[in-house]
Amino acid sequence: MPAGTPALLFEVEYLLMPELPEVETVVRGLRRHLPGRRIVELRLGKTDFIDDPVAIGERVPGSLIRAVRRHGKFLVLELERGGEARVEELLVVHLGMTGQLIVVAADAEIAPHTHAFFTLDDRRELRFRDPRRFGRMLVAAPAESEKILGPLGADPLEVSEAEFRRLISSRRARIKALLLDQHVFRGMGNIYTDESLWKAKIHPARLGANLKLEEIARLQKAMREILEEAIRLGGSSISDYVGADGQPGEFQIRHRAYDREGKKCFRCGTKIRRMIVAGRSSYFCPRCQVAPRGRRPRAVG
DNA sequence: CGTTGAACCTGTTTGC
DNA sequence: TGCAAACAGGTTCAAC
Repeated sequence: MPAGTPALLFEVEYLLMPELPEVETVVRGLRRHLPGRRIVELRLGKTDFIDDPVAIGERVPGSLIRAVRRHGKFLVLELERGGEARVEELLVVHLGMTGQLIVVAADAEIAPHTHAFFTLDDRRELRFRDPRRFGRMLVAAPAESEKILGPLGADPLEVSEAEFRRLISSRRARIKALLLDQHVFRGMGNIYTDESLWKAKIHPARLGANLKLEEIARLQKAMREILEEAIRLGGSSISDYVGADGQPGEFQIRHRAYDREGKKCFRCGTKIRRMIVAGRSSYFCPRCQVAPRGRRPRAVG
């Protein structure tokens, strides 16, 4: 914000790396500002992250925002337009790796890589910013949105013990790959997967079907506790960003494994190692999280 | 089924 | 200092 600009009463910004707790944090923030507002205008910059830019341009302006919710890592804005012939639409947004949704005064300075501007009826704007443009945006009728939201797996915060066990013990893929697979559980990402596996003392390369019942139970509990704690702390943010309303997330100060290569395990003091599992950097304690037989951890870096 | 690597795109950090 | 390589919280696809 340029010097001299008066503080904006309702400004809210989020710069969070989007896994489930971060998306939940964004959703909760947007919920304080968007429901009841009407989108009066939509302007687009680059559109290669939008499924059908023309459809968005035609169907979103004039809509009333009824609700904001989360489905895995997707944000869903429930829209309604038309008077007599009421039409329900969903604006579905995925933040990808670097996406942000911010609500600012309509005349606020425009940050680089801001690609969508939803002008609201209260002189503010919902803006979508995404430097890497790995995000995704589309408008769809509720039934139509099932194509995208339907195949998603179980919510890790709500799944039953029996279902959780079945989803894991029926698979011979590595547990890390299973947790990252959005068709198995929706919302887990690289950070919280590593944190959960560390907490449950399970090596990321173990196969789902080889986990003992006790380990599976430990994992479910660890995932729930990690995710809930992260939500409580507003997610993990890795930047010095400070918002005008809403604090930056603080969970990263509690990371126990993620990005701690070479640092001491908080439980046993052994140095945290990094290896590639399921194509992703994976941090674990080689002592607490015993590698499966026949697979020596391959050091990286 | 499951794994790997590449691709999408830009910015930041690391290493020589 | 400077430049290039490595790396990044995600997802999808082809090839094996």
